[in-house]
This record gives sequence, structure tokens and C-alpha cells, in this order.
Amino acid sequence: MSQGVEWALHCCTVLAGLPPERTLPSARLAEYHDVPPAYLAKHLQALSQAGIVESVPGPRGGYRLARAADAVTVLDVVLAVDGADAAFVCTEIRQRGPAACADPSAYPKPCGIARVMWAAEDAWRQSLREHTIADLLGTALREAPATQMVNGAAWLGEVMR
Amino acid sequence: MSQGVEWALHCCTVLAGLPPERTLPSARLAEYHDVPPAYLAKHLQALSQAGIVESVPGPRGGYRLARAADAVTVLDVVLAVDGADAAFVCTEIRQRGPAACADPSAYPKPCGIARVMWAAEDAWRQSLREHTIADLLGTALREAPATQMVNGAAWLGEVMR
DNA sequence: GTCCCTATACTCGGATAGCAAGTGTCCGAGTATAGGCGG
DNA sequence: CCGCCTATACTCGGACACTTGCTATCCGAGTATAGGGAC
Repeated sequence: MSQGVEWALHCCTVLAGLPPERTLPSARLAEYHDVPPAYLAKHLQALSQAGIVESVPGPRGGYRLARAADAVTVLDVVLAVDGADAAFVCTEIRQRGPAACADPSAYPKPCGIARVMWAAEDAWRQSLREHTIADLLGTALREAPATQMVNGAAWLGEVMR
Repeated sequence: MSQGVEWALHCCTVLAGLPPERTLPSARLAEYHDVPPAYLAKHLQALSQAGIVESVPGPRGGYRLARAADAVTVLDVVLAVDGADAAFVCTEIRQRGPAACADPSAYPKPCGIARVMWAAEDAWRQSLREHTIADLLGTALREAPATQMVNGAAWLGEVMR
């Protein structure tokens, strides 16, 4: 799984903690998480194209969540960054080789192996669908050390636009 | 996900259909599935190292399942081929940046984001754990076209050692 | 003092190199077999 | 005719190139702002 997924989820959590309509530039998000700014920008682009965050150009611009934090699931973010393609791709090798049946219509149902793999992916997606960015923010606010809470609030007060 | 997972699952299914103690060389398995023999051998090696299949060297040698087909889960095969590492790796970026707390002991629990991602992976693993190679063989025998059943049995009768 | 215009600086967005892991292939080590030889 | 030995051929196992996708970076297009000038 791509490294950008972790960054994207952390960024969305931070954006969810901002006051409404306020934005944060990608450079500030990179600074907050101590990650390469240019590379993080690429992933935020993906979030923007997926309609998860909105971009505001120009000075006092930046990113903000495009929807309410409880309307953005973790799955939405993961699919936006890593792509929506299924991890397991069935190449239908059962229809190849010396024993295969030449007529494709003889295989009406998907390969049983693919069905099992896809069912597991569905379980994975369902699990990610049950958690939203609002949940992540709530957990972070509940479990973060007091020092980080104070430092984070102070830092935000300085850089927020 | 690696291409080899699909091949490995199909190979295990074929091996599960063999009479007890009989083996099938990797070259025959590659021929049956019409895949590059040398590359398939590499994946079968991984299955062998994981203790899922047993290898018999020399003439009349080959591979066979190391355990009963209903004692090998799909998860076993997937982990053997693709590696057992978690797909999502938490780099603890919450402990970096200007707002982070310097003392690592201030973060007793794993990051909330990682917990959500790992829970989804557990759901995925659990789903794969619920299906065995015996299930895959049963589905294949039940759903395969009659032509393929006949061709496959004839081909096996010729090449099986 | 107010309005307008312009230059500025800051933002995002897509196009461009570098690297690691998966993909694909090969040849060498080891072994059960099959045939030949001796008794 | 039987047993043993040797050469063979076939198997797996690990070491070696190549390609795709992730990692990382940069510069250009567009915009709200801030300041200055005119009225």
C-alpha cells in the first residue's frame, strides 16, 4: 500500500479540525507532518480530483474538506490515493492451457478463486467504510498528549489563513 | 497484489485434485495453466518454503500439498506468495513535526489511523481464512464445464507421475 | 478620503527524473531411475 | 538369473537481468491581495 495513504489520512484529520471555511496550504500541511512538501502536494491533488478536499488558489488559499468530516469515509481517502482498482486481478487462466474449454460462454460465473479474493476485498472495504474522518479526529483529540494539543493549537493559530 | 497469488491458488487447487502421494512437476503445472514455467517455479518455491507444498526432487518428482487440502487456507497461500508484512505501515508521523511531543512514551497506544487500517486488514485476512483449498477444488469441480473436466482428467492421466 | 488599477506574491496543477519491488529468466546442486556389467 | 554399480536425465533451488509503478522534485498557470496613484 502506498505511503501517501497515511499522509492523506493525517492531512484530512487536520483539515477536519480547522474552523469552517478556513484553509491550509499544502506546504503548511507538509511542515506540520514533517514530510516532503512537493510529494505531499501530489497526493493532495489526488484528494482534490476525487472531490474529497477543495482547493482555493491564490494568497490565503489552500485546502479544506469538500464535505462534512462525517461524510468522508476512510475508504474514500484510500481509494482516492491508491486508486480504485481491485488489488486482485483475475486473468482467467482457467480458460487457458490444454484442458481449457474454447468457448468463453461455458464460463458464465466468475472464477471461484476470484470470487473468494474479491469477497475478502469487500470485507476490507466495508471495514474502512465504517470509519469516517470525523471518527479519526475524535480519536486523535481524545488520545493525543496534552503537550501536542497545546503545541498544535498554537501552531495552527500562527499559520491558519 | 502480486500476479503470482492467482497462479499459486490455481496450482494448489490442481495439486489438491491429485491422488494422494502423487506429485506434479512445476513445468507441468505451468503447461496446464499456460504461464511462464521459470517464473511459476519461483512462486512454487515460496509455497515450498512456507510449508504449504512439499517438493520431491529427481525423476518422478515434483510438488504435492504438504497438508490436507482442508487444512490449507487461502490466506496461507496469499501470505506465502505476497509476504506476511502488513500492507499499511505506520511511520508514526504523529510524533514528528512542530507540534509533536518529544517523549515517545506519551504515545502508549498505536496511532488511531493505523488501528483503523489494521482492523480492515484483519477483516480481509479473516475472510481469506474462512476458505480453504478444499473449498476452491469443490467449487471448481462443481462449476467447471464438462469439456474441461474430461480434458483435464485425460491430460492428468498422461503427465501425472 | 475614496475608488481603481497594477504589480506582486502566493496558491494549486501537471509534467519531469530516480529508485525499489515485482516480473521474467537462467544455470547449477541433488536425486531416483534405468541400463549395463559382473558374479 | 540376480544383484550391484554407474551414467543419465530429470527435478528443485537460488542467483542474475529487465520493466512497471511508486517516490521525489520541479516549474508554469491562475488568482486574491496589497500598495500606490488618480480623482
